[in-house]
Amino acid sequence: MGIKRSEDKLKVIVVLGPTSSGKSDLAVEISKKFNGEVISADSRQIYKKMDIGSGKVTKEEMQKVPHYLLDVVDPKKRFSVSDYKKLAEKAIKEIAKKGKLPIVCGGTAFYIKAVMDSVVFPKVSPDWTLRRRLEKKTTEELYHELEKKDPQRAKNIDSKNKVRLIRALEIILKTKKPVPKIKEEPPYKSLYIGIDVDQEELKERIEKRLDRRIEEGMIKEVYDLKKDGISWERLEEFGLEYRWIARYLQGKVDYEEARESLFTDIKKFSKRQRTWWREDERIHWIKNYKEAEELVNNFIK
RNA sequence: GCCGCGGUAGCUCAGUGGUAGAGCGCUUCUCUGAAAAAGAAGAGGUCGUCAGUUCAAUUCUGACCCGCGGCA
Repeated sequence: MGIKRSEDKLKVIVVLGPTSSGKSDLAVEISKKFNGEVISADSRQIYKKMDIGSGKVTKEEMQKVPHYLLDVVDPKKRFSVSDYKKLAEKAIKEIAKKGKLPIVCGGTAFYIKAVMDSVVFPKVSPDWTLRRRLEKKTTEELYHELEKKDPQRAKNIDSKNKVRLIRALEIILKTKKPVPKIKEEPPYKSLYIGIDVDQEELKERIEKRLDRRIEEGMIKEVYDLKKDGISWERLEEFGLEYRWIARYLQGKVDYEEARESLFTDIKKFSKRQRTWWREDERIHWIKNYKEAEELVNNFIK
C-alpha cells in the first residue's frame, strides 16, 4: 500500500473549539449549506443517556442534518480512542460514499488527532489483570522498567504518569517489542476550522449554559444513570458534570459547592482544551459563520 | 466594658527566636487504547499595626486595631 496522492484523498472538515464555543451549531450550519453530515468527536457524547451533562445537540438543533457517533455506547462499557478511530473512519467512508461532506466536530482533541493524524494504535487491548498488577508498583519502578525495555519511549513519556507508563509496558510485554513510533502521512485532505472565543466571554457562556442545563434536568440525568446501575466510581471517572453531581447526590458536597466547583472545573477544562491546538498551524481561527463559509467554499473547489 | 480565642499566599489553615510551608485556587504545559481521564512545572506572603526585649523577632512582651464567642 503506497502513500496516497493528495488528490485522491477524501476531503474532511474539522470543526473544533473549547466547550460552549458553539461548535455544534457551526457544524450544522456548514452541513446545511454544503451538503455535509456531522461526525461527533466527543468522548462523553458517545455514550447513551448522557445527554444534558455532556452537552449533546438535541434533535431540533440538528435540523435534520445526520449526526454520527452520538449515543453509540452503553455507559457501562469501556470505550477508547482506538474504538473511536475505527467508528469514525467507517463513518467518514459512509458519508463520502453518499457524495456528502464529512464534518468532524467535537471537543475531544485526542479523538480528532487519532483520526486525522492517523495515529496507529498497536493492537494490544487493555489487560486489566496486568494493569492491576503494575498499578501496585511506584511510578519510579515503572519508569525504570520502561527505560530498560524501551529507552526510546522512555525518552518522551511523562515519567510520572502512571496510566501512560502502564500502557507503554503493556504494549511491550504483550508484543515483546518496543512501542511503535507514530508518524504517517495524514489520511485525509482536511480543513481545520477553530472557533475563537474571547476568554471572558467564554466564561460567561459556560456559566449561563451550566445553569440552563441544571434547569433542564441535568441532576436527574445523573440520578437516573446511577439508578440504571452506573457506579459512583464510574460517574466520578466521567468527570465534570457527572463527577460533581454524583458527589452532590452522595451528600459529599452541598449544592452550592458542587455548582461552584463544577464551574471552576469546566473553566479549567476549556483551558486545557486550548493547549492541544495552540501551536497548530493548520487551524483557521474564525470569529463568525461568514468566515467559516468562505473557508469551506475555497476548500471544496 | 470585661474575659477568652484568633488575625501567616486569593481562600482554609500548619509552623518556627535566625525574614516561612501545605491543600485548594491562579498561570503555563504534556498527551501512542481511561483523554471531561491522567500527569508535570511555575508565580503569589515586608507572617494585623506600632513599640520593647534580643546580635537577631513572623515567633517572646506590651499597647492598639479588626473578627468571632461568652459574660455583663
